[in-house]
Amino acid sequence: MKKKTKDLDFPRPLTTVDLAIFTVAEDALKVLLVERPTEPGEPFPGLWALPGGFVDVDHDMDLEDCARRKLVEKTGVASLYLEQLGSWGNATRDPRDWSVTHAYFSLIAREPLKLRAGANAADARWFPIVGNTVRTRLAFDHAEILGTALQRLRSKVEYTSLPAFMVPKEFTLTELQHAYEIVLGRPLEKSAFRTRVLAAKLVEPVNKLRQGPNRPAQLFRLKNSRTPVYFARTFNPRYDK
Amino acid sequence: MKKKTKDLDFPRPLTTVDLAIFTVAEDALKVLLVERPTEPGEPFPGLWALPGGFVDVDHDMDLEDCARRKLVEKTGVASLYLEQLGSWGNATRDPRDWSVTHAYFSLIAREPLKLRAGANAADARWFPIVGNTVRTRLAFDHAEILGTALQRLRSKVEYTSLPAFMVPKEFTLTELQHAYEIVLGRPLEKSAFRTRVLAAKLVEPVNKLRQGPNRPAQLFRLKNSRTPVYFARTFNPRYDK
DNA sequence: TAAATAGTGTCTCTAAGACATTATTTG
DNA sequence: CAAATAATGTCTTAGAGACACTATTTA
Repeated sequence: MKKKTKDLDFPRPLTTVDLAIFTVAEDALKVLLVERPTEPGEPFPGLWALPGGFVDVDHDMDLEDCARRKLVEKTGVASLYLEQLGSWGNATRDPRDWSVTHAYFSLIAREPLKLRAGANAADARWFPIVGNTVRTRLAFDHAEILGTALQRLRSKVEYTSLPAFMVPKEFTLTELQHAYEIVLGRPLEKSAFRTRVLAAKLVEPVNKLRQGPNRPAQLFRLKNSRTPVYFARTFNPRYDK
Repeated sequence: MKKKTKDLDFPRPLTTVDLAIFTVAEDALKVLLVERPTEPGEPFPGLWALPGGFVDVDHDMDLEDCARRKLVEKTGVASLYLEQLGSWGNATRDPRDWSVTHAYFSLIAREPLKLRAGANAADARWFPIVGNTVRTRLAFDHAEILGTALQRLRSKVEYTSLPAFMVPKEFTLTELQHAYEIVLGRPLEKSAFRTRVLAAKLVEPVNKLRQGPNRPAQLFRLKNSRTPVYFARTFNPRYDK
């Protein structure tokens, strides 16, 4: 701990980090939740919550560092996509004290993926998104945070390549389109979709085909797997006069 | 203060709120800065900084509340546009301790506007944006925060009505276009601009004209002065093959 | 050959880009 | 009248929407 001058001697809020980790699997958008511990003194025992925990001032270099650590702890994968969602802080969200959480937003491809509950959670599980939330009551203000995360995800998917982060490393254009449609909840037009994705140079073909009971499909991979692509237009802009 | 259970007894970061307040004036985009106090123990004495300060756990209901309070303290205006920009937290940004700031992003029209320095600042002043920053060294990591704010502003201006919040209550379409051009740093095509703004039902005419040494211009006001409009396309998408 | 999905082509439509033209005021 | 800016019109173009059509595999 560093030296403190006298005037810093006032109450400070609790500081935590929470993660909204999304994936697409079994034709649904899913979010990763963990079960709150039931030890005495723990708030919201037994309820499901976004994975997260306290910032460890002595070990975390910075907030994003802390978020990445928790992401790996929970999923075992280093997500390609992690962005800050926002912070929620007020006097009542945690019954223990004035608290602030820094919510992060992550997209992962659900490939091997062995879920680990980790220190502060009894169990971890994928919950399908229904409407703007999940079919279970969430701890803290996590329903609100999840709602904001979904809003952000859906609005960004309209003009970015975000779904490409929720798909296996090699994928067909139809599979990518399907990921878009699941997140957006509406069908997209095939030929326009392909033209756009190829024109954006978002993907490049690999020398492999996906076999099936029909014509095999060209497999692609992301050209730049780090940063998303921003399109100049949204999909299907409603021409509502 | 609420009761604390024993396991909450670990070091907590300092928690602050900072504001990037922008306006358009004298053909330039400007940001509001305050001068750091020079009392002993204060970090970065005499340097310019984004206005902000510690979260007051006993008086602030929540973070946004705290941001609004500081905004009014500094500018005397309740901005129509305030959004969260993000949070910056690490061990080194404040020499006093591990600290987290919650940065907010605000747009105001520079009408009457009497700047007030307020408690923790010797002086407050508008600085023109040059490139991605201002022509003075900033305290803390505020140069980075300002850079992120500018990035967010410029990218959002491509597909939203944000500049409408930096223009007086009544304005001509040319004035609005001018605000766009100042933020974006490039000229827009007049006829396309007008068609888009009118088609979006963003503005409505008031029964007044702006007089000048030429043909007078129709004055408009925002139709919904609370929420910005999102366009389905960006301005001038670069057709770079 | 039928079934199934991959992939392309055609025609229309919306809105932007470029730029010219008309409109309305003051001096 | 000239000067100046407001406001609109014309023609072209990029890319989406709708939907048909062709291609290539397995059973």
